[in-house]
Amino acid sequence: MPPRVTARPPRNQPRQSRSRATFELILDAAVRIFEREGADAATTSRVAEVAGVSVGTLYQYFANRDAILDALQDREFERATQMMQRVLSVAGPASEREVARSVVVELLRLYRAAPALHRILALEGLRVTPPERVLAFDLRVVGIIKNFLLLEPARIRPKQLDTAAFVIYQSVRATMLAYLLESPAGVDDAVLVSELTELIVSYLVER
Amino acid sequence: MPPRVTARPPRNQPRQSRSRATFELILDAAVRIFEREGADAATTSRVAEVAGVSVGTLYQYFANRDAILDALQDREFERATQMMQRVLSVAGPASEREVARSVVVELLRLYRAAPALHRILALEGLRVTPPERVLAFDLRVVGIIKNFLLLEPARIRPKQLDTAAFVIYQSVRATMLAYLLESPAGVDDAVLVSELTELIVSYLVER
Amino acid sequence: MPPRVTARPPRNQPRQSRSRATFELILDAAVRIFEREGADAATTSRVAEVAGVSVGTLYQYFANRDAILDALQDREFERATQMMQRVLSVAGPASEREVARSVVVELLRLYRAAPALHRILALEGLRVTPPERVLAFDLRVVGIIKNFLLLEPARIRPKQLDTAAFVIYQSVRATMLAYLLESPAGVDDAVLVSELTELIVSYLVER
Amino acid sequence: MPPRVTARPPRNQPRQSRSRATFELILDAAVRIFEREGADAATTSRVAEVAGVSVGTLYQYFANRDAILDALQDREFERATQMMQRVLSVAGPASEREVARSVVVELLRLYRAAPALHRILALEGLRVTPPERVLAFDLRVVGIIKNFLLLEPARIRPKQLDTAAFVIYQSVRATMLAYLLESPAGVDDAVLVSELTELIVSYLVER
DNA sequence: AATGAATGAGAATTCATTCAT
DNA sequence: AATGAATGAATTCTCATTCAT
Repeated sequence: MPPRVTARPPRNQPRQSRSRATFELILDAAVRIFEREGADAATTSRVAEVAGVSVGTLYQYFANRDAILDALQDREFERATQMMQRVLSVAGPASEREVARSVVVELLRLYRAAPALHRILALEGLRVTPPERVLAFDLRVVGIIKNFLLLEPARIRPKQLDTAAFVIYQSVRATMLAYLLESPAGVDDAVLVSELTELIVSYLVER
Repeated sequence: MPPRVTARPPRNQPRQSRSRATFELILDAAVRIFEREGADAATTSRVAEVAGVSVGTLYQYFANRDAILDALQDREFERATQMMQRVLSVAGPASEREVARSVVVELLRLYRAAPALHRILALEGLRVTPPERVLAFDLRVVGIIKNFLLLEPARIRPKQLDTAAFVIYQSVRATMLAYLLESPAGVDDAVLVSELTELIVSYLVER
Repeated sequence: MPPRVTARPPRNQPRQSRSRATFELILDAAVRIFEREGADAATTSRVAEVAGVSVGTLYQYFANRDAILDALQDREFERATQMMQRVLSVAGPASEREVARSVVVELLRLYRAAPALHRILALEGLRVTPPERVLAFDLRVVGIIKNFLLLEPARIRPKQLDTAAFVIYQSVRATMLAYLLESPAGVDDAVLVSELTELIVSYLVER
Repeated sequence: MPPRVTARPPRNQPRQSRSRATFELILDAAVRIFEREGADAATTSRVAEVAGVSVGTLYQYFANRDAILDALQDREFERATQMMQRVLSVAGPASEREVARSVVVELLRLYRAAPALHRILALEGLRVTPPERVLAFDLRVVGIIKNFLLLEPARIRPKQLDTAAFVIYQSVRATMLAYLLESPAGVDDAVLVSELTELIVSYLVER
């Protein structure tokens, strides 16, 4: 059995494969409910039911309800970081605009897989995830952006890269989420991607 | 007695002064709780208690719990719109950058008064407020931004002003709220204001 | 102002015409709500509203909610008694069957005017009306039936007329109520009236 | 766990013995409260309390308050049907009067166990129980009466047996309940039984 | 380890009744 | 007398969590 996940760490993820599988099963069940039945439907019993385990078992893996959200936050952090690393490392000789566009496209893919989840994480994440972990994630994002931009430092506008990364991350995330959740008239994927790309490039890169 | 506010219309705001006062008292209580105790603490009983009225009275003014959030949404819509109108009308011969900066500054003032509330509104607003009212607000914001930018149409970059307004509104709002709620290291009001101003100008105005 | 009606007597009805009118207005409002909106809708506020007076005024006439039901019980008792007296006194040289039929017809008219009310009276009447008043009504009914039957005592079957009157009153009332509320298939007014007439005659009159 | 009883179907009764016991425990508690404290006292909390379980458990067995009444209706339907079947099947070479008397006696026994409950069922039953189930019961009663009377069809008076069954069932039921709940002077069990027997026989059987 | 019945605190909401105006 | 805003006890129902099996 993996160590029980408390909202505040005991940090390590479960390692044994059987446990790990159940752990992921529960997270996936929660996500499925968020997306299909709404946040209110995600009671612990319902999550257990959809995961195909008993409530008792659920509580073997998660100290309490919030711990599920916390683990989901973590998983999304992880996915986003890996995605960025992958995209940026592959970049090669591409222009900033092309790289930025790729990140936007991949992030949209990530969010579209579970927009309701991401709304809930935005809404509840801060309450549920210890600030130091949010910070840790932020730092990784900043680091990755830095890494990318510093390749040609001459062309980067902002003095405070940390702040800029913060601004651009919040902007892209919120716009994407609002787009997925509100379906504003006259915006489609193509428009969104190009506008967000423009937002990033025009803000980050020296004109 | 003002007409009870339902989540879906009965639209008109209360008019008599005593009633109006109680109405606002309840809204203010809700905001205070959001800020100090978190969204979950804002039970109808607690709101009534903090407002210094009985639950019964609260329900005389609001059809249900969500109607409170709905009324808050409305109030903030109103405040934001008035602020923008004020700032932009006063603008006179200022540069785009100066006007943008003023809007950012004023919006920061508005949000700082109740950041938790604004995060809830940003993420829950759609659930409680009828989409047509959210849309009406969006259109007003877009209209105001348009009005401003069209003064010198040659210099505006985006083709689709509606989309641009959507993107920039979401971006500024989310960044500001994240700043207020997460207090990221190395960012202060001055930095935030200038970065957001830069974000707006570099995105909206032809380079 | 008429003396306030308590669930337990202060017995006398209001006498002044204005008061009396308001009193009846409130009773009628209650009945209208029972019939059109169901028993649950008959809150004191709604009754006052439909009656066109304020709750405060309602409480000037009725000590509490139950007092309204009590007064309605009384009014129906009165109407039923008067109806029976009228029908039986007019009887003249009619056969028992004809008289019984008339009573059934008139009672059906009375119940049909407010079936929901009569259901509620059957359900709540005993709780709300002091037993001595229920008894008093019963005695009047028995008296009337006696009066009628004693004209030709030879033909009456039962030894205990009180018991018989009780049995027949309960039977007719319940059947009529069930008919009006359940609309059982295959029964219409004509069938009901003739079957109830048959029930009365075959039970009461010596074969 | 037995399937939760909804006012509208999930029809099947609980089967496992422990569950079944709890289920019955709750029903019995409700009955006890109806009889001793009145219908209004039968709040879900009070029922749970008297049953010696928590409210939560009560709601594990009953979808809502009305479902309790619905289940009681069902149980009484069952008991009444079984009783009639038993009595009528045993009948043998008895006269109609003797059979009718037996039914009355047994019904009185049934009702005396819980007269308040039976009044509530008589008057509220339709509200909580789906009409098709009420109908199903009615049909069984009619069938049983038919069965009995058709032994010697020549002697049955009514043309419409369904209507007659409806009339006689309502009459006997109401009279019996009024007797149990109002204890009218001068009536005792013996008198009641013989009068109701007379009512049945004189109404149903050709004179 | 897994199960799921039982728990009970706590939430939203209603409505009879009062009383200051 | 009449008004109707305010009160708050009481009700239904939910759901995170526990623990005996």
